[in-house]
Amino acid sequence: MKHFVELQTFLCVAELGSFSAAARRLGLARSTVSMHVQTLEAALGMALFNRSTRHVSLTADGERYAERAAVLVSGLDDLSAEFSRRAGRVAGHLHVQMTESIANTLVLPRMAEFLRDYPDLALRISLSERAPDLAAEGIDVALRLSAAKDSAYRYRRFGQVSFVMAASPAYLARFGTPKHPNDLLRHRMIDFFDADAGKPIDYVLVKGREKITVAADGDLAVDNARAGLSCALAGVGIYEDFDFLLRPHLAEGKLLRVLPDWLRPGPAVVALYPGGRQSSAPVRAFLKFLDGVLGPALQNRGV
Amino acid sequence: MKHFVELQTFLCVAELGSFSAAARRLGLARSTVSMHVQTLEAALGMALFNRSTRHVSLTADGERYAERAAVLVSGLDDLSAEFSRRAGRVAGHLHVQMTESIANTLVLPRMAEFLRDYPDLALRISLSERAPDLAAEGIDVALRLSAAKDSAYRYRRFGQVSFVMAASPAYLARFGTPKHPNDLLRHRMIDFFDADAGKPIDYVLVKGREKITVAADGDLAVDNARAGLSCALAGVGIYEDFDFLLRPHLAEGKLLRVLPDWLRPGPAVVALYPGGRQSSAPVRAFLKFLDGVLGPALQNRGV
DNA sequence: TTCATTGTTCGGCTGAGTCGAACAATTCAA
DNA sequence: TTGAATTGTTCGACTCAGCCGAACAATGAA
Repeated sequence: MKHFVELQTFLCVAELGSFSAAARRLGLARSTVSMHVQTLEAALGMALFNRSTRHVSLTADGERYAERAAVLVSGLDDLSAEFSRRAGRVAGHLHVQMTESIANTLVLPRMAEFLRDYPDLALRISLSERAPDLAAEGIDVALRLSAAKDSAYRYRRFGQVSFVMAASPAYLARFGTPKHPNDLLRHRMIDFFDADAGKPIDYVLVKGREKITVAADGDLAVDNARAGLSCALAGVGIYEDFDFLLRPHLAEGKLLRVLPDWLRPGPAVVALYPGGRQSSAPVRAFLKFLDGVLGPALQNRGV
Repeated sequence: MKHFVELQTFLCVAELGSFSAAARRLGLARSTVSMHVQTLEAALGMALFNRSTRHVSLTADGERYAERAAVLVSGLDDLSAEFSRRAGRVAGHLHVQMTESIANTLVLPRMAEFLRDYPDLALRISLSERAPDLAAEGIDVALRLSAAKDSAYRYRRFGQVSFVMAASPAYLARFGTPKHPNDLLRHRMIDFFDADAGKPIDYVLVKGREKITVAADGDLAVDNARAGLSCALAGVGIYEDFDFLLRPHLAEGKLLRVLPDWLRPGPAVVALYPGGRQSSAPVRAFLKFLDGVLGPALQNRGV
């Protein structure tokens, strides 16, 4: 399909029944309009207009050609107009991915607000711990903790989580409340070990410029946050995890915070999204929503 | 619908899944392909591809856009291909116009050959004495006697008709056969008068360089060829008309030619057709057919 | 690691496509 | 009938939209 410009000119002439009028509407010189039509006629190998110097009328061929071409061209016009119009709207499909813990504690509880604001948006939420290949899986936004920086994606940092320690009131009543990190050595710690590393993770506690490392002895260790939490709630010992995970239980009084002045800085909450020049409106809207949700929930927002 | 070239490039990239491959197929530089896609994305205000530097995949938006645009673009391709293909073929519609006398005597008797040669052609034949406005009435070819030259149309001259004189055998047996134009004064002439002029037309007879004019007395005059012919066949008198009109009756012996050495040169048979740069294949075919039909039938072909 | 390939950016260049004037033909108004 | 205005066409000259090609960073294969 060469000669598309010529085709448009032809259709304009056909509609207006005049080369001059078409030239005016299209903002072209009459000579250009004349040339366009001639080029198209030469390409098709048939006359499209009967020109009698003063009056122009479509050939039988030209009439049929114009009729069918007009449908297709206006179809293209409509298509582009439709997509341009929709470009700014928050509608269509949005596929987001995040870890289960983030979803359950930070995002899903307030997701209703987002859905209410954008009723035309079909939302799909994938929960998975592993880092996704956004392009391959068709994911628009992935929310993760401290994602490895990947230049193929753009990312937005919402703030940093912290590790906090807590234990059940019953445990503390029985074994006492630690006043200083060193006291932890005398407590039953619910350690966490990474399935890959195999070795329990030591405790690092920070207070201002002070930084104390307490070795995890591994007497009791879990590789799953839910398991650790259950133990802590059951009064087995002192458990450290992300603040946002423990917060509900702290609020309900089922757990009490231990060493509240000390904390370990955790990873940042980061949203990854495709790195094109322009993000889609749904993506922009979702990132804005996350700002509103995660901003208050996370300490140490930044950069 | 600006950005049609860009759209084509986009569709090619979408189909091949690669900017480089599209560039090769389209014969463009990779940079051009990249630019085209970017331009289109900017125009639509949305990303069409997820580019991960090594792998390219369509956005959800891009997929829908490509799907719908591909239909329309290939529709245009097919349309143009169809018309180009048909351009050379003698098919479609052909609207010809001619006078009744030419039609009945010269053209229609052999029209079957033309229709047999071009079975895909829908032919429409208008019979009318008046000169048509080809463009206004959608007539492709008009066959006329000595048409006034009109620069808006192209015309082809097929040859010249002559006036000949004839009478029935019965008339000649009773009143004798003229040997010289001057003898006509003593005969019953079936004069012809033009409805406009009102006055019977004098007889002009030519034989080599000799030219004799015989006045029409108007004792018996008709303004209609059929009426004149009927009179002649009925033995009323001597009648002059176009050779091709009288020829069948001469051949059957119902009329005998009078003064066979003398004749009056008549008008040329001319085909008018729209003056565009290129005539349609049906028009060309019909003109060629007329050549074959009128060439032998007319004397004094020329110019 | 090296090597080939991908998509992108940028500067320079050129020819495709535009304009405008001149022209012939025609219509409209006077 | 005459003149003015308008139509579609031709042609020459110009210019800038669009292309290329080189350089670059990122990536995957060997």
